[in-house]
Amino acid sequence: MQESHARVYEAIAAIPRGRVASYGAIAARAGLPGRARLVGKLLGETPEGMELPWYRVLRASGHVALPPGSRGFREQCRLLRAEGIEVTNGRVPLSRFGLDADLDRALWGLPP
DNA sequence: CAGCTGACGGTAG
DNA sequence: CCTACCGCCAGCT
Repeated sequence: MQESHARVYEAIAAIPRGRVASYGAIAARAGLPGRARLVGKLLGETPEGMELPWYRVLRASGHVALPPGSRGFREQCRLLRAEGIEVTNGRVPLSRFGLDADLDRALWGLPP
């Protein structure tokens, strides 16, 4: 387990219930700007049982990243809806469920 | 050491 | 909305 990987997991674990964040935002929060792909890779290797809100991580567009129709895709939509997040056609309206600048700052102490 | 490979992101058409 | 490209770079082969 690499230090950078651990920070990615921490960033994901910090996403509040009922909200979502993009791969890029997680990477940035983990001190790895521009490494969104690394975040995706890690989640791909994440064991089923691991306690981590992996399903709260979406593409910057609000779309679920997994292949539409795949098992993981359906599971992610289910988990998101289970905590009140609206998912239509594999997409979540970030305008309402995404972490905005204010919440982002309050949660992670980022500069204004 | 030289490629390959992404649960990505942004732009252009 | 969709496809096509290109930039990205740690981690694997």
